[in-house]
Amino acid sequence: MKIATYNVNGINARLPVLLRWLETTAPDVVCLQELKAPTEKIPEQAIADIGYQGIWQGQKSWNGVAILTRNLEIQEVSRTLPGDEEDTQSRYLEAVVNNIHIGCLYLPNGNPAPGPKFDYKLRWFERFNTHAAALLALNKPVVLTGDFNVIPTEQDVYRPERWLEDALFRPESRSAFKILVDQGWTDALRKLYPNEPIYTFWDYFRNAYERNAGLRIDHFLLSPHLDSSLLAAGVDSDVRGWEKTSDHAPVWIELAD
DNA sequence: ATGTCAACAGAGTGTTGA
Repeated sequence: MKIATYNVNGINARLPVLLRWLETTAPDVVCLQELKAPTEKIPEQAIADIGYQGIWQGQKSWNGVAILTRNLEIQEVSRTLPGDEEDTQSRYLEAVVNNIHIGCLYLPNGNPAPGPKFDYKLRWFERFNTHAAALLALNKPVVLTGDFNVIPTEQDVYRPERWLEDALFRPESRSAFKILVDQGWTDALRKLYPNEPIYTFWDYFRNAYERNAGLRIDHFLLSPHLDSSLLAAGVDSDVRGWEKTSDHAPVWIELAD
């Protein structure tokens, strides 16, 4: 089974890119982030026309997440991240597909840091880590995927020294990610490619994609049950070079059935 | 400091967020 994640950066602005990518690569499950549209403005029909259906949690202007499947039943588990009743941002969806628990997340960016946005990021991260521990305790196959907005290590950024003050790379963000992984999760891309640069995001500024000045901020974390099922993983980086494309590229894993 | 996008309000371009 192939599972993909893609921060589309505006589902309506990127619709031709999204459809072309889905038709070309045909993942069984797709987690989307940054829809930037309320649920009623999500192009559900165009996506259904190429064989995908699923659950959406939209929001006007910002955020928004979705989990889509192709020929697979999807059972919704949650539309919010537990732990803060007052948090109304659409950043988390959870569903069960093929007996696998899938958490689709769009972790707050957090810039500028320090400041209230960075504080929100760190609070959200703590809530997420609490929830992730509860998912591990289920003792079931779990995949956590999406835009974590964290560069885990110096290996994951083209020039680490330029990102030291950024919310994506500050010690607090890296430390929260390490605490999460150390609960017992496997960083799927890094497991298969331990020693090479892997990027999932290239800024629109200064021809970052052409210079391969990228970051790795979109991740797949696997619960221990799935460790031995991981067959392959990759980044569809060519999509980042298409016209009217997102600043992120799709990331995918292939699991044994 | 800069740079590039998209959504929005509201009608031209500035603001916000990334």
